[in-house]
Amino acid sequence: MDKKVKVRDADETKRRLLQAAKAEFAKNGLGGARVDEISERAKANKRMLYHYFGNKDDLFQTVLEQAYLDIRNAEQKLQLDSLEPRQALETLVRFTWNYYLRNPEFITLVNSENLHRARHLKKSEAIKVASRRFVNMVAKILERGEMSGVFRPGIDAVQLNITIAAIGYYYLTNRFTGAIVYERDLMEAAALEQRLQFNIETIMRLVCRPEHF
Amino acid sequence: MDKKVKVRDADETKRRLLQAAKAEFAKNGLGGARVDEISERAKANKRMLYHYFGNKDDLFQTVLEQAYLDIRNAEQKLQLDSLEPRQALETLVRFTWNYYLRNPEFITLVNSENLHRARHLKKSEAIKVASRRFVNMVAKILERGEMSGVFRPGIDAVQLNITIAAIGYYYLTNRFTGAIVYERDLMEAAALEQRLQFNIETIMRLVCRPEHF
Amino acid sequence: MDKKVKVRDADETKRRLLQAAKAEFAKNGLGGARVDEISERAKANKRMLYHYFGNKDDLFQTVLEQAYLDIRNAEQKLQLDSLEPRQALETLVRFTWNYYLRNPEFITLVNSENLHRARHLKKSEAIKVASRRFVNMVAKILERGEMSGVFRPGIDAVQLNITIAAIGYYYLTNRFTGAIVYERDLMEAAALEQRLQFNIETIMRLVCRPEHF
Amino acid sequence: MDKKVKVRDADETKRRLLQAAKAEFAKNGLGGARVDEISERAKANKRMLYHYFGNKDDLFQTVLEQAYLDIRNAEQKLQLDSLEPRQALETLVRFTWNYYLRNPEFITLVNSENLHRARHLKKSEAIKVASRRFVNMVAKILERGEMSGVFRPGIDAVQLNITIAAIGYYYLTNRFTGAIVYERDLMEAAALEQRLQFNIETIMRLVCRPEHF
DNA sequence: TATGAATGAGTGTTCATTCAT
DNA sequence: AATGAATGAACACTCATTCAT
Repeated sequence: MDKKVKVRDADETKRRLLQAAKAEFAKNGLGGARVDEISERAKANKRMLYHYFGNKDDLFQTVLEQAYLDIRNAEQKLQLDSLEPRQALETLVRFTWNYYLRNPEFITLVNSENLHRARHLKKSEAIKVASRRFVNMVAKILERGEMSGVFRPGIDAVQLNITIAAIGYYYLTNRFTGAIVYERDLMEAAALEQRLQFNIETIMRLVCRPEHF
Repeated sequence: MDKKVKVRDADETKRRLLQAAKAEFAKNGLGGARVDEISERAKANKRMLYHYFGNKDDLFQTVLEQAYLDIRNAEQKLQLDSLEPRQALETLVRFTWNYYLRNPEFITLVNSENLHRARHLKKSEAIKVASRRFVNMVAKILERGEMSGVFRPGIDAVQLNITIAAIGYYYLTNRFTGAIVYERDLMEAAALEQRLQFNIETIMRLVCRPEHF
Repeated sequence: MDKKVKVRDADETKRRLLQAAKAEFAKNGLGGARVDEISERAKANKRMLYHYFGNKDDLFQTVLEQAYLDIRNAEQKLQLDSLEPRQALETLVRFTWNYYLRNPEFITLVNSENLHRARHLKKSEAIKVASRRFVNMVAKILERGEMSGVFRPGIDAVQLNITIAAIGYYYLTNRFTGAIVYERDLMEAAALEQRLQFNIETIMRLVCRPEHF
Repeated sequence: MDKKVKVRDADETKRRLLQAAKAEFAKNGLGGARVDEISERAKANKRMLYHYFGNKDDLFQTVLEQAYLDIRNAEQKLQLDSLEPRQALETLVRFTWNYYLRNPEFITLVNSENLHRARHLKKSEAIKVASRRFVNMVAKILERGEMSGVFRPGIDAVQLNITIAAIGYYYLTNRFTGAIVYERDLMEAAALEQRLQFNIETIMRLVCRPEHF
């Protein structure tokens, strides 16, 4: 019994540390994040952080890896294969937008990782597997759409994926400078909805044959 | 002559410091940048940095402000008003892509500024003026294209601007994680050219009436 | 036992830091004191100083506060209430002189605090309480002496306190310039004894009715 | 003509530098004073400061020396020899108080010098001469008063001088901590007047025979 | 005489990490 | 498993002083 309790506590501590780390890394980047702040937020001893995760860098890697696996998992749950191509595409665009919107840490983590030239992600095999599955999923939609004549032929799945991500990601990651440059509150409800519609339109016009949008 | 040398020295030092700061901030972000590294790179005494720019934060603000003014200036030089709408739009897409490609510091600076919630940009009046002019420029192209019947009506200039930026910016800022996720070298010449073409296509299909692309 | 050692170590470090800080602040003032010197003298890591005391300013405040509480405590231990008024007054004059003489840091700390317009002392509630008790103590002696007819009536307790302090404090704080101006070694035993007698005489003649000194 | 103008300018610059230095040293002490601040306040080039005064330490010495000579000079102007002893003594007490009150820099300079163990004053021969004259002046008053029977015999001129200074100096130099300890505004007009009266009383009772105060 | 750019040693402070228990 | 004291290297920033003209 004692052992079980202890084990559960240990897992709890790990979980809290990861959650706190995610928040701190997202807020301040890898360099700006403070190990003290993380352990404090997690109500755990700083030593535990090192015990479970090695060091700050390894902790960041764990957080980042988990963040990528989370989104890839969520995408799989959309079951786009069971929708008709146009529907599947729009669903993906909506999902991507909403995921970024509701998980702003993901964006900051990815930005931080790119500032560090993806040196953490490189080490993760799991990410590569999940990524491949994701790209294939979109490729399959494109194939189906092309076959049925609703989509234009010859669209590159990778380019499409990048564009779907880009039009949501950029808007959100640059919302602070954007607010100044464009003199608008980019984050109010109406603006967000308008942007989603614009993004759907962008992708549909890009992918579908003219007679199908 | 004597006087000129003196004056030139001071200005030269300032210039070298700014250049070094830009490189260092771009490489490591605001938090990760090292003041020692900047002054060393500029072959200037650290004290001069504080003498001319106040402190690290103010230096970052100066660098960032200059970076924004530089791109806004370059855009104005395109003289899009003298081109026909389709041509003007494509020119803008190409320019934006190439500018990001050849000035990668700009992207990292903007990312860093957004991590800090645009607290430096907020203070700059010059940026606001230049931004307004930029948005108006694109709005005018849209207007002209709409009038002449090549562009669809009702396209929001801000949304279009954001999208043109997004599809280039995202690809380049996330080139390191992208290389892993998509298992491609995103930076080789062919890939870059392919991306540019894809972006032009994306924007043309978004903006032009079907019969005009 | 083990636990005790740990606890003792932390407290010991704090104690050593405070002691070293007191010496360094007394020797060089707040501005002139060196944090490195303090931690070195205390044989503690500099980081500990910040861990326990926040920063240099807060450390100074702690040292100063303790110094004030120490003298106020020592005064209370004199139990002047149990002595007859003349005896109590002389005891206080002697004590004040000897305390300044044996705790020269107190004087320098107070000087430093006044150079900084008492901005640290202002924050201390404990000092205010102790001060009030001290002033009341002297007021009570005056009252008793007045009632019994040995003291002149109408003497202000605050003015008296200030004078008792002044005639010792000034002599000692200005002992270096004083030695030059007066061409005497003000710190040799005979000189110190002479000054104490002079101070007792000054206060007695000020406070007592002529027939009682 | 040109030369004269230049000479006058040079003297002016020196004067302004000295004045600015006095203010800065008085405000922040020797260690806390900033050379930049001094030259800025004097609207002179920093290099001039070094040209005229050597370095910060030498500048402090000059300022301090001048401050001492100023007060010694002012004392001589009182012409106490032409007053009867009691009158002369009271005049001195009043003068000392008022001088400290109106020249608060003097006090801070002296405090600073004592923090540095009078290492600057030691070097000044002029101070020694002026000091001797000052002490003699008071000794003469004491002598005259003793001879005429109004003053008690055997009073040490040095001790008396120190006490006259002490009761004013201490009150003013410790006015910030004093305000907190005594819970009074020590600097309001009524308080200052009350203190002066108290000080006169203190000295008169100390020096005069009982039947003469 | 006057100037302002330049310097290097230092100053308080912060950080990720390890030690001792 | 968990804790909190301890560390040393690094960091942004400051200073009195000198150089070059």
